[in-house]
Amino acid sequence: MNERRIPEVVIRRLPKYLRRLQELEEEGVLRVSSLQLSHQMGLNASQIRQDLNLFGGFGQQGYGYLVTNLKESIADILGLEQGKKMIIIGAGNMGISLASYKGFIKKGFNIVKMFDVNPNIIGKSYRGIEVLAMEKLKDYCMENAIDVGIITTPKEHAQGVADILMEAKVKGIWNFSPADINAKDIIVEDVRLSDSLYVLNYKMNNNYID
Amino acid sequence: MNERRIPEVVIRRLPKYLRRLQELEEEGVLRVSSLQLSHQMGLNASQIRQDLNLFGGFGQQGYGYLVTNLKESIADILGLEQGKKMIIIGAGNMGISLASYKGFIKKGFNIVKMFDVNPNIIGKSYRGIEVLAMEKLKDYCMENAIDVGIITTPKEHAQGVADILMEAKVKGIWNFSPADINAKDIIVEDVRLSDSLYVLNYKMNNNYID
DNA sequence: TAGATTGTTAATCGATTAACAATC
DNA sequence: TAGATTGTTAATCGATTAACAATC
Repeated sequence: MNERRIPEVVIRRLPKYLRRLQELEEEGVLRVSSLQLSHQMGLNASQIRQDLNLFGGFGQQGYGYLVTNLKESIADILGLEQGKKMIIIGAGNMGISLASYKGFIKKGFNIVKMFDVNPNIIGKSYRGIEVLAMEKLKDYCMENAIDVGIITTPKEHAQGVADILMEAKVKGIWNFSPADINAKDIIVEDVRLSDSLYVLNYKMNNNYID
Repeated sequence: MNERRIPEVVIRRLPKYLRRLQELEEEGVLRVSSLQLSHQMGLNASQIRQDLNLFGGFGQQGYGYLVTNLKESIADILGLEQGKKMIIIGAGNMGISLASYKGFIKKGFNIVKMFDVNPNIIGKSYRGIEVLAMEKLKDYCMENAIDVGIITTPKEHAQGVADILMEAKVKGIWNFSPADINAKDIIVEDVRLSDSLYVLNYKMNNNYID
């Protein structure tokens, strides 16, 4: 689909650029050079220019980049503010915690329903988001063109939920369970909290300073 | 401290190896070869052997690796089950969600207190973990030799909290806030949920299948 | 114009993969 | 022993960094 595939490492740097540019904009800074950004972000200036030029020429020679302009370009590349519909499967603490986060809405990510197997919470609402029974998951996704399923169930149920989401033609899975999900024709993004903690622990034990 | 520094990418693969080995052990599998692991994990067999050999020779030529043995070696390398003391700063939904997760305790990570600025919740307990006033943070950390501070406060307070944690000689920060933390003499591991969602969104929009 | 900084090509560095001798 | 698979060196690949001509 793209002339040349963008390396994954570059994609993962885009949100970081976006964040820095947002902050610069809030500070009222109008323009910024790759060298300035490199100092602020701890990256190499060449790398920043290389990264940005994979998506097009956003800068001006001898001048730098316009902060707001570049910020909006990156938000565009990431496809923010397009209005994505998301559901949460597993209305436990993590699910409710994600449902409460206001930052997602601001960027066009709307959590529209939650699903759970526990009859005690089915029908309840958290932060204005209703919990439906798991049996309704597939039909609901198909009827409402859900874009993303957020899996916050226990490990044992993750694959089963993912299978339903795939059948219902959901486009992406944001997986908070420790399970490795077997998927086809769907993008899976894993959030492995334990892995992150283990890496922190390793670095602490081994005095691993960058 | 190490003869040769272990690349960060390798460290981040260790939890993945651990997880696969744990599953194999649960299935009653006694031995496994790098080739089998490579198929199961979607990695290259050479890479697996290279990774493991950075830490020592865990295998046997012509035979492979003993599952339990290798699993325990990797858990050792990661420093699990050593009994680390952690606190949560910010007793909001995310904080409580992390406090509820049983998986950490099993690996020796104990959450011993929470801290917050909200007078309505100071003194309360969630999952048996008491919430103390923010003013007590520094003294508590020093008196109780806290290893890890988990920051789940809003962005604006993250740096202030990190500064206190550093003064109190905490060894690691697990940062759930979107703020970039300025740190010295302390290991910071960031969990950037928004970044992860943005990457998922990009991949969905661009049909980015690995 | 002179100075600055991009866009882009070339060089370097590091990580991944291949190959194979060592050895169980 | 013969077969299998590791440990490890060498080759390849890709990402990062340096360099500089283009140009604002």
